[in-house]
Amino acid sequence: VNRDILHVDMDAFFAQVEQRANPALEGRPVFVVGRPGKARTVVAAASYEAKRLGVKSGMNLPEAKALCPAAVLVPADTSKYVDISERIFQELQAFSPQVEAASVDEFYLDMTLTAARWGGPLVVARDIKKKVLDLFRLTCSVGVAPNKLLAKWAAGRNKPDGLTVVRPEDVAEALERLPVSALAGIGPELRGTLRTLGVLTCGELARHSVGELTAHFGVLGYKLSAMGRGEDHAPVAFASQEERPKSVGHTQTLPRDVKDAESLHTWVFLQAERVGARLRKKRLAAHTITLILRESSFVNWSPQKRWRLPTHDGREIFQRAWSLFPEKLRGRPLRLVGVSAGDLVEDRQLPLSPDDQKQRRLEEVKDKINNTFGSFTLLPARLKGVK
DNA sequence: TCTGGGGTCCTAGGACCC
DNA sequence: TCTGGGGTCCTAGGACCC
Repeated sequence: VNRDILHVDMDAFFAQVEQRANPALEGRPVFVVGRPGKARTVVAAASYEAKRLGVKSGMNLPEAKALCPAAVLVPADTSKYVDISERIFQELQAFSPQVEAASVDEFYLDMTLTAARWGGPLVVARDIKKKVLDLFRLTCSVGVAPNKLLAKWAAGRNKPDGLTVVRPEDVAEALERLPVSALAGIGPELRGTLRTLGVLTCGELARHSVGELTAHFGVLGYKLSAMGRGEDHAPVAFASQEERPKSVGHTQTLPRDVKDAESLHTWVFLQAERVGARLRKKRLAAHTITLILRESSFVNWSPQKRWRLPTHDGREIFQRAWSLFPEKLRGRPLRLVGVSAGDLVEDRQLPLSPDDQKQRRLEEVKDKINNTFGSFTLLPARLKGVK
């Protein structure tokens, strides 16, 4: 039941990539942000020079600047990070076929059957760190443990550039006084409810009555109890069974709250066009469309519907999304709009009417131009001046 | 000039079918 | 003069992650 699991966690990934790409940023505090200079923007990633001053991912810009006035703001270049992430993933496959990308900057490897060939999991961990540094000039932190839950926790213990091993015989003692929220999967809500039960640490969670946990959390109670003991049976996927994404979406916090239907229409249309373009690029189409809305009060809405015919056409996605707009919200100020496409299928066999086929060829030409010259070089007339 | 944007997973309840 | 139970699909929405 104990495996040799490695968690590879890139250190301040976006910020580090930007520092390597621009020597002027080396050694300086860097904020990678979505839209520099715009209202309502947050820090997507902070370099360690800024993190040491207390800046965290997700922090709003005024707060982050107050902590670190010297920071250099760099706009996020997501496709660059995705590209490097994919190349790291390729390199990791040399160590084990059982390697999984948990996010753009995190990977799990199951070395149970393969570590011996390389001299054991600790040697593998060192080799991986060296390889990532040599090939990409990037540091990462690695955790070695009997399962994914503990490997992820271990990787976070000595950041940046860390290497932490958790042996099975040390688990109980290591978790005894650990706050429950130190484990991935226990966020603010669960932590709060657990506190009302008198459970603050993993040790207390492990000893708590499973009956009471399931009474409060349902089936999640069993999982929480296991987490308190540091148990986790989730397998690491194989690189060969790479799955198609489950959803593709775009949301945007608007420069200022919007309540008139005309502007709203335009903003939702922009998100729908973005989603359509990405679906077509991936050769996917969606059965389910979700309209995502956030009121200025931060109340969220996400009406969704499944259609029998999948689509990847921006206009059609917009029509479907717009049809979901809740009556109750008409005229109420909204701060965020988004469109998400789910229930995805490959688009090869999309049934198309002759009109659709003409439209499809037009879209393909448009996509080609946009893919070559940048997104939204060509876009519907109604979006002019919006983006 | 408070609180981003990309996702995954899970639960619950109702409709519907057998 | 009485309405079970299992399976699946659909939708809403929350929690959590980086």
